[in-house]
Amino acid sequence: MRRDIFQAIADPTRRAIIALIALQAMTPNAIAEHFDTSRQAVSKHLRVLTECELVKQTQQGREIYYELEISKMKEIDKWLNQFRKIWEERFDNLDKYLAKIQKERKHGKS
Amino acid sequence: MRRDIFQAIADPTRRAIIALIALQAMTPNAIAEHFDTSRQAVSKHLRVLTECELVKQTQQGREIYYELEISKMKEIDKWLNQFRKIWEERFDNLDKYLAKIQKERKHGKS
DNA sequence: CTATTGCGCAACCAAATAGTTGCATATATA
DNA sequence: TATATATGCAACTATTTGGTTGCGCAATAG
Repeated sequence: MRRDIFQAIADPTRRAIIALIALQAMTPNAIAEHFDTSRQAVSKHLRVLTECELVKQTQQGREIYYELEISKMKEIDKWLNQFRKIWEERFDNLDKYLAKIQKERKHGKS
Repeated sequence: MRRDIFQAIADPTRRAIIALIALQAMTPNAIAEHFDTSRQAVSKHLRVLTECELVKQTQQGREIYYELEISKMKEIDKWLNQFRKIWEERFDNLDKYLAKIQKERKHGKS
């Protein structure tokens, strides 16, 4: 079974759950109430999220609170970094290009 | 058929393709040579990437070059932003906490 | 102690997905 | 013009996935 963070955030319901519990830990029932899915469906999503360590549980009596392991989200950020370099470069090139045009215009080359 | 950028980057082969063509546009055959999959499999991945506008094609004779639409990657970055706020806050709280301990130590409360 | 509640888990099912095979089409080459 | 090459596309298959149903277990309430 493939189980990584990218596969975890592929599902829109799972992204919604992540956004929801980012603010505060919640029980499966409480989470399920925010969507039109069953508690079991949410439970399965939570299992996926737990398996890739995006979420951690805290038992409190018979309730289980699920909390976002927010530092894990940085892995996505880390992966994005390689592209961030490239898109910043593009902006630099655009800047240089604009500067060049500007310069040429000043010299009456337009 | 669900087709968004999060689903597109869920597949590891697709992520590898993205990283590969981020540097320079490539043809399906050239891409396939970098992996141990068939050209057709790569072609299907490219279709998925094209459908969610992560990739654009340029025909050149009988070759088709696939190029990463890098600005599209910012959508992931944008989604991450909501969590970035939270994790920065956590760091702030940690800083405050450390400052507090430091202060207490100065006052001989340790 | 019994009933209820919150939950996980396994079995099952329909839909989606990644990959393969076998074409068709367009461009290039001999 | 005949052949080779680069590619897309449709059909088929095995696997995965998201969801449902039903069960069992532990904690709480009556």
